[in-house]
Amino acid sequence: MPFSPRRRILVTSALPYANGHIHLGHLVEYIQTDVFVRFQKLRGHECAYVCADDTHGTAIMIRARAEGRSERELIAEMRAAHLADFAGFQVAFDHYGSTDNPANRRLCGEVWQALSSKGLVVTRDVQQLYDATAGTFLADRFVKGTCPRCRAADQYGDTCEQCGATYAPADLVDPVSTLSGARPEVRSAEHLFVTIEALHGFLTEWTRSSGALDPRITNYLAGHFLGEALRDWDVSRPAPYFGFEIPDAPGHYWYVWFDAPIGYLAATAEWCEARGQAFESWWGRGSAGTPAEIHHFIGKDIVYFHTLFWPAMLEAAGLALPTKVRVHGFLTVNGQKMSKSRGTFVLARTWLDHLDPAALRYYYAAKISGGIDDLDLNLDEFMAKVNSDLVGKVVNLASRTARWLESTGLSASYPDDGGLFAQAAADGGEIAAVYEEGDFARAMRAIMLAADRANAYVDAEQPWKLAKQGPEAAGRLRDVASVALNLFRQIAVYLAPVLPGLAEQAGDLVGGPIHSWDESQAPLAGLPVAPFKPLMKRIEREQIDAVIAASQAAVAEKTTPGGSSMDMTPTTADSGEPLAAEPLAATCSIDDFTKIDLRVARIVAAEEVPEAKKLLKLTVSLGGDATRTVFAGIKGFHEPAALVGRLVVVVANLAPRQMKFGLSEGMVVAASGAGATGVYLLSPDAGALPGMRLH
RNA sequence: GGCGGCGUAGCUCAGUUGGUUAGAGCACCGGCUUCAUAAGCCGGGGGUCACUGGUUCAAGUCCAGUCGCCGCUACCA
Repeated sequence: MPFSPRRRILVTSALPYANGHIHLGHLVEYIQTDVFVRFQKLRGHECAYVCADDTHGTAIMIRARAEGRSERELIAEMRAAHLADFAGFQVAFDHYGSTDNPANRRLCGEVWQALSSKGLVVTRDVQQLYDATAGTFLADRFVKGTCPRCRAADQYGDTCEQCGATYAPADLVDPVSTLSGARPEVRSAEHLFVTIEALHGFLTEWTRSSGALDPRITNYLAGHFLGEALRDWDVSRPAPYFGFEIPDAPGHYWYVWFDAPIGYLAATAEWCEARGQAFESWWGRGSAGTPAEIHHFIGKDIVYFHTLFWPAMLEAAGLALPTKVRVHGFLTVNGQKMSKSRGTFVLARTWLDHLDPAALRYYYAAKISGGIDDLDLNLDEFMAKVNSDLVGKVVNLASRTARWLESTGLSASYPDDGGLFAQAAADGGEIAAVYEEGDFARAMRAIMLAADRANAYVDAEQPWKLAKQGPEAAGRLRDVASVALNLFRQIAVYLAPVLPGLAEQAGDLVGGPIHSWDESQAPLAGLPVAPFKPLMKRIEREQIDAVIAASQAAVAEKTTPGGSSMDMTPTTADSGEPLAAEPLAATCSIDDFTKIDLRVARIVAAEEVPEAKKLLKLTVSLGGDATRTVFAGIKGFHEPAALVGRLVVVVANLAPRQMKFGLSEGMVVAASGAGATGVYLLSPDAGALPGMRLH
């Protein structure tokens, strides 16, 4: 047995934001991180998996305000939900903290101090619009107004989409806050910046030769950021802001992306404190003892935070740098982006209500190869693969042989198996190597190969015939079943990082709890065998359908105001999410309202605009000969053919607008937003006629 | 349109630094088996590796272009 030194490995997943529930997309990351951690522990290394809720920022503040409660109440509730979801999927953190904890405040201060003392913090005035009604500064995207150059209406605060002009939000003519509808005023606000350019040389070197990054990531960074001077990073926000106030800059708060990664440090610190360990032994540099490895698992959307800002902060603070930043892609379901309207936006909780979390863990493991490509959850394949691999091959191995050993136990010495156990034991090195690389897909393939060989062995030995031959074949029967059960347990060891539940059940069946990878290297003999209990159930089509249906229902519940009149059950309270996502506009007078002429119209023609991704070209009739051409952003949600003949509501006196594909002479009213991807057209009650005005 | 990614059997994917008749699982077809959660075993059909051109003794693998798809973004008035 080769000597393998005991490594010290700190592992993180990205901090989930306390503004929403965990869904199947999040789980791609947490499950793969958990598999990696369980693998390292099984190998006998000291490994800690730390994570935390990311709790600060404007979005949390606005949402809490809309729900009429404190931010801390909101994040406490979300934390409990997150923890329950993770536990359900057997994602086992060694410590789960919060960026709102004292440890994080302290460490933010320390990192800040280091940046300041190195002269990396500068103060600059930023001209920003302020919404006095909402009592907050407005980010560019929260301001709209008229372009100062071409007078186009309703442009965002940074650039004009009509003429391409760029300007400051304060330059807009008639600016409006999208939060309250109030007219914002220009205020000069002081912001604090980190002059990250001072670390440009370090970052170029680190991204290239530290070994922490995939070459593709290195190239991406070199091409997009490191090829020119790095811009100062704006790390403060003026009050009001839900976060930590900066100690030496009253009225200024650390921007959420400053304190979030420090949450990794804080969670480690809390974990260390609870175990009497030294924080410095993990994040310090050059301390005594085995140096720690630091592995960050992240999605491809937050690469530059983890590969530029974060190492820069660590470098400035004199802390250890990441050993590996492991980047993964996004989840698609049935080949497409998760969709609420298609029912493929599945919350962790919804899955747990209908399906075995272990099945998803296995499926993800079988598809994760350590690359940054997106991962597709094909539900048909999911069902076939889990049933075939886990139920048909692995579990079946125990299911078809354990019963013959209930009374006798395993053979007293391990019988001749033609070298099967030894072969699978030898494969253990390769399987471990690919686990280490994060190529779980390859590991699963190798393990299934062992399961195939084991089943072929059972088939060749035909123990069911031996069972019928009476006492003289009993010894042979016992041997064959002992081999099969040992091969099963060996596979359970290899799968233990992915399927901790199965490993536990395998231990219950024979041999006791599995603690070490080394248990795959030597067969068991002479031990009792417990009565066989079903280890895993087949996945039925109905369960999948139920998950989709429940996911669609969850969306309907959130986006249908007041529920429908056909709903006999007392409605559970509607979620405040849609409203929070788009707060009410400013009060308008009845005169203002009557300026808008809303009419019932009939769609008389609807056609695709092949080059447009979101637009359909509609011809609507207001009755008689009055028709209008309207481009509506509903492509993908409505089939053109199905729209023809249908009554809708249009804004009939809207100024015509020249769009890329033609002139649009009105607007079809539809509901959308709140993070939902659907677009819901409004229909009048039966009897309404085209041309009728809405009063 | 801009940026990024991808195009290998019906489906999901492997194919290591370019090197013998391109692989797996599922699905499908045929046979065997009946211990097992309609599970298992053996065999089979099926691919001009998107297309075109180039580099090379040799390309799925490198380069260029074309087409198609996906994601972010813009066109949601």
